[in-house]
Amino acid sequence: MKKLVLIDGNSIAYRAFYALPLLHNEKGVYTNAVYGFTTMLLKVLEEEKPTHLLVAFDAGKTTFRHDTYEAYKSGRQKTPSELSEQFPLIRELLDVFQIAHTEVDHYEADDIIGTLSKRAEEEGWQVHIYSGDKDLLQLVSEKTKVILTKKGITTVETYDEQTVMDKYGITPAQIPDMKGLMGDASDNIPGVPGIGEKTALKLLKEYPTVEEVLASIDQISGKKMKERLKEHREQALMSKKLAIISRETPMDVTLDGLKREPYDPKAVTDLLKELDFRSLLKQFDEDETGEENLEEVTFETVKEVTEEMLMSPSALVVEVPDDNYHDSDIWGIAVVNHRGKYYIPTDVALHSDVFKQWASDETKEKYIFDAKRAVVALGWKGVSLKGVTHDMLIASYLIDPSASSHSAADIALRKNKKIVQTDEFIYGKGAKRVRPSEEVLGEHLVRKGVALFTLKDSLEEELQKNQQDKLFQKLEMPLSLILGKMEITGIRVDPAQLNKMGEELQKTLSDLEEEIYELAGTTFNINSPKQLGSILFEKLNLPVIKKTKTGYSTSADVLEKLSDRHEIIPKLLHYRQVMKLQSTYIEGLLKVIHPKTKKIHTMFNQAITQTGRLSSTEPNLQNIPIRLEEGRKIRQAFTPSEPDWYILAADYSQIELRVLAHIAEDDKLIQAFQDNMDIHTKTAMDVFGVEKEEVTSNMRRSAKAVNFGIIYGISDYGLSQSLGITRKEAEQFINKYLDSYPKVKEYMDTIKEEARQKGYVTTLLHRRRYLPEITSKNFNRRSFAERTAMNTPIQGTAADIIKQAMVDVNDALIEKNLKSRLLLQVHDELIFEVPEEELEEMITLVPSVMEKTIQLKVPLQVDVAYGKTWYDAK
DNA sequence: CAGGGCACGC
DNA sequence: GACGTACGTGCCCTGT
Repeated sequence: MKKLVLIDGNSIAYRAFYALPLLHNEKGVYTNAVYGFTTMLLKVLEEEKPTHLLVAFDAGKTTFRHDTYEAYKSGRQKTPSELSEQFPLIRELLDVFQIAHTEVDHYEADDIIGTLSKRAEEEGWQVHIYSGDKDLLQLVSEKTKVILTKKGITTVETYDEQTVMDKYGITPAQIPDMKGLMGDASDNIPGVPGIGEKTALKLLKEYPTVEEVLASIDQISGKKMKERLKEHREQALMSKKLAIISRETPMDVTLDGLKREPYDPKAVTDLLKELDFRSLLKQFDEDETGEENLEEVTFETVKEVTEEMLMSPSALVVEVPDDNYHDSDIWGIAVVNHRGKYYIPTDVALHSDVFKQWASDETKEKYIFDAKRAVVALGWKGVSLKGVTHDMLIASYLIDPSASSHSAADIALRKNKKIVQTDEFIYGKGAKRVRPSEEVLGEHLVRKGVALFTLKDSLEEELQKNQQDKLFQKLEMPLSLILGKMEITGIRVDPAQLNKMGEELQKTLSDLEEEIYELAGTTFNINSPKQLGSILFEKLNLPVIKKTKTGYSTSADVLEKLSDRHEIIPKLLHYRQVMKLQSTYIEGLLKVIHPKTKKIHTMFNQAITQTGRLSSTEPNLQNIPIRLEEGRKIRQAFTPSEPDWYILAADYSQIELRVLAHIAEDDKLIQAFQDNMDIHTKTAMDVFGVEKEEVTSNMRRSAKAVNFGIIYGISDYGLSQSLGITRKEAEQFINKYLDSYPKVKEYMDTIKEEARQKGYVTTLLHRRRYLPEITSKNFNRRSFAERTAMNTPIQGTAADIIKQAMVDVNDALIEKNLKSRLLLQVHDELIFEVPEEELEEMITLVPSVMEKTIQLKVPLQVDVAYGKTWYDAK
């Protein structure tokens, strides 16, 4: 059977435009509507497999409906230029896909669709119509279904006759009658004032058409209603007429002309490339062309490594397939250089003195993707890797931290080189991930090597262009080796201590559980927000403060507002907190103690955050509890790995606000830090205009919240939440702050302007973050981008500073031949383990290095503490 | 197995 | 009026 799919082009493009962020390609052409349209189109092609297909567009401004009603669609916001400029691209896209599209003067897309669906039905075809406009529902019939976009563009709802009946209680043919009565604000169709959807549907159930409703006015109950209908009878009839979709639109199109035709995949990929639709390109490539269009590569599988193979420079691929690279398998190794392309099976490499000698030779230059992964994996096997001069992962991250992927395959694709497939394509994903045959593996690794070797110069050029070469070479590259060393060193955790705490927490947990069931009058899963919500808000009838997408919110801030309303609430809050300690910190940490070393080896991700901070995984050692005493005790389990050593913690005091003082060049702030004042008290003095002695604890608390907001990108709403005040009050508060520190205000304005001009903001060491949404028409998106513009230079510069400090401290430890080891970095603090005899020296050395690492207009201040456990280093 | 809700850190 | 405090990761639950 023939199947015709009709797409309402304007409606879908419009939906896509508002559903997606304002994307643009490299040339700055906006593409979000095209992107959304394309994803939908590909989905339709794949899922519907239509034999015939057409995309209908609206034509021009006036339609035959304007002859009936001049004000039709008036008052509508003009289509934004960001959207209208995308329509030619959509047409171009349809052309390369060989998909028919049309528009007809004086008619709307609806009318084209109505006409063609009627003709197709008459031929006995099946018809599917895609739109975001409910008007189209009038076309639903036995043969025709209408698919409406629900939220965004990806979720849709299919309507047949039954669904329309279920939803509205009327037949599709009655939709125009409904519109006749209720009108349609978006098209400026008046309908009958005072009649909305509910009333319209009620009337139509009794009298099936507008005409019959009007003929029966006398029998309709309600004096007001009668009057309204009488008064607006002509308007109702006209409104209905406007809502009826034409089924006889004059046009040249024939059904046969809508037949799907094969298209040229090359033309499609070229256009997708031009639009920068990488994810679609990838999907399309895999679907349509497989791997055959990769450039050829020939390589040698090495049985014995020789010195000639290992030139300098070489690209080196060390394939560590597990997410967690500690003590992990290595599937294979590839070396690519000017002399040749080599796949070296792991055993061959690791048993070869020639290879190991070369790997550890600092003077032999290597280009690697994710050097830390290779260094750590090899390190566990006793193989040293030195001389890495280019890490492509880090380079890509510095060039654009927001890139959706920094994998070799994607970087290559971005540079328009089809050299290598993604790991996912070769290995599969999730549970289906397997080691491929030796031939496939060898070729894949060699391809990665080729990508590295050919793309390295281009990436370094970009870094240079962005003035990021120093950041790359002198900071991030050395840092990755330091991080690798920290990860291998690991931190000792005492399982006995954790187990003991775990038992106590378990007792607390079962007591709380019992009390909660008692108070709830029933047992239920406390960990399920859904079940908890129904207990609190339905069974116990507590007031609903906030809702989530899926139901009632039971988050801590909601529960805190309810804490006086029911005894169960404080128990729940405590339960949640203890549960967190037990599952994430006790059980979680016990699980990741390495069986051989008895230590915990985290992995620092150096290429993920948008601000330049590090992150830590498996486990995350950057979020070990500290605020509440019950959780803070977890830190007692973190101990030095050698007897008689100490844990030493050194943290920057108020580094972000110092950075702000520096960047904004605010004299008052700079002076405050030079005088070593309590900065929150100082802020309170300036904002409230009082003397130091007059600052109340409440004033200081408010000032602290404002400072916090400044650091994290302030919004009046956010501040109002954290202080429990109204948005208006919060806004006044912020304004008072900015009045007190005019240079800070100036900075905030300048940096936003800079972001608008350049499209990105930078940190002290030229780290970069792109903010395309800074010019968005959407208030929320734009505001978010503005806050990010203000915040990223502050947080990012703080990240620059501590990273530089790590490099400097590492140098100092080596230079002074100290045994002390750097273990962790937690954003503004460094954690060491230190032998007793080095304590005294470290207590002076570490702060002094950290404070001198980068000179700002304000002094940096570092506080040190030490103890027998991490808990005691306070 | 992905996405949502929640909670921990700075 | 806009419903969003920044940046992360991990655990549990739920629905496909």
